[in-house]
Amino acid sequence: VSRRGGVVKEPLSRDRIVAVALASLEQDGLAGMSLRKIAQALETGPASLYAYVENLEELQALVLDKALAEVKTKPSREQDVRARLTAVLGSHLSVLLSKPGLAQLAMTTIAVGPNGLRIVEALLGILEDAGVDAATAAWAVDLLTLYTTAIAAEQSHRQAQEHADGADTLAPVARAIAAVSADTHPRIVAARDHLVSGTGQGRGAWAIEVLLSGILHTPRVPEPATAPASTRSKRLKPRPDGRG
Amino acid sequence: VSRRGGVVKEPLSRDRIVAVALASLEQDGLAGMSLRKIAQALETGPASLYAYVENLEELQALVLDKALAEVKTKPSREQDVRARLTAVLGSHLSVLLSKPGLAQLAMTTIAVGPNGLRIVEALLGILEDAGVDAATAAWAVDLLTLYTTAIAAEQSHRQAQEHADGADTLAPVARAIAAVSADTHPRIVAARDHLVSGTGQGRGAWAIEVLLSGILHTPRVPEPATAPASTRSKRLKPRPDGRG
DNA sequence: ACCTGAACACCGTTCAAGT
DNA sequence: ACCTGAACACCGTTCAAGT
Repeated sequence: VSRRGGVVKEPLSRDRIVAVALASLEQDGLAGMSLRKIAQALETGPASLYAYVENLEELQALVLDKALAEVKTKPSREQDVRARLTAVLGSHLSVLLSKPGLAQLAMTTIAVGPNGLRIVEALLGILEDAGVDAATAAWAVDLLTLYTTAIAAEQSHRQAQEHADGADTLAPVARAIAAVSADTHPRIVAARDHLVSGTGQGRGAWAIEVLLSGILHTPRVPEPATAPASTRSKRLKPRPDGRG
Repeated sequence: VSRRGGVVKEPLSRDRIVAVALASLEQDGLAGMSLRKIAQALETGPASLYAYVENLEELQALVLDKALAEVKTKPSREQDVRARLTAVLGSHLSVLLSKPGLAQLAMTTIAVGPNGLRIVEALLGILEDAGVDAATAAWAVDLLTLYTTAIAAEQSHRQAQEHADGADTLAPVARAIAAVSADTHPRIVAARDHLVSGTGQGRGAWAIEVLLSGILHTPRVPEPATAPASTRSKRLKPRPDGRG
């Protein structure tokens, strides 16, 4: 409200837009979050948002990073390496699972905002403490976060279906598996119950164990000859004398 | 062409629609594949497709499964377990990488068509040969395919960016990492080159090694008490005498 | 610089009407 | 049953015009 008494609209800002977008994501899921709806919630037209945000993709990246602010990356120093990794990854997983749509968003958007970087930095530090070399640690962080995201997305996909269809409808996965013939797919039929069992948290915890065991038991990453040319050229500049 | 000489349109069919949709996915990526464009390519209106396909989601599932037909699931029996797993997963990965858009589609669509089931059946069989128990094998297959898909999606995302922006523009990931300060994120700066190195095939191969090591070194999955109620109620019917 | 209405070029899906 | 034109209810983005 202005000093003259008229109702004054709070000015737009990147922060307000991102906050409203996150709320929209929480309520309507990824597909339900649109620039037009966000603009409407802010009582303006969709074109106004382009003064603060390049496009929808950038807005989505900002929303993801805001949500990742809740991930805890400072586990108590007393725990052993494994427990600390599990703590950070578990926090990541539970944040992604906490809001429907967030996991889907994380799947299609690469998290390179401040909070994404904070998580990567923390994981690299713990792996370093575990004695993993830098190259392996880098790939391992990618593997760990990718999988945490993927399992959250799969789980939230399932929840979304259940929510839409009602409680007693089986998810399409379960339905397909139930319809499989033992003649053609004996092992699927035998493992039927296991294939659809478990919660996101449960499967995530098990997967983290598997990944950690694997990383600690696997040979180092292959030599850096696989680096893309664009990266390598920055590092290995040709020597001026041509003997590079 | 009909017997009277007039040009007769080949009748629509599910197969034709799926084939055109796959071609459209290959050419324009996931975002560029639309029911309207597919209808146009088939010289009809978008409404016509609904006689053969429930909705876009079902069509996408059919397209994914058709593409997965190329995945080879019968590695030579002479190879050891590890080599056989690598062969199947490598084939899966390279098929997903072969067509831009396919990996993205696989990320948002759960593959439960005939080819998806064929792949799961094959992986379960190999893990069984490796001595992995049924419950662990089931979760492991999920982990393996999820990760193969995720790494393909990440890679194809990167390729799409490169294609759109031109060769010398760094991908947003690389740009963000290049801009990071050593004061706040020392480990990211130290691991900088490793974080962006490697090809989809290279990282995929390494990841498969990690996952296999992990699966073979990790304890069995927790007891089936974590199964969702809907599944359990089918298996454990209450006894008629009420003593169940 | 910030904000806007209106337009542009798209979407998936439904439905009444045709054959 | 299959096919269709037209409409409905949406999208993201651009642009000229305002302040």
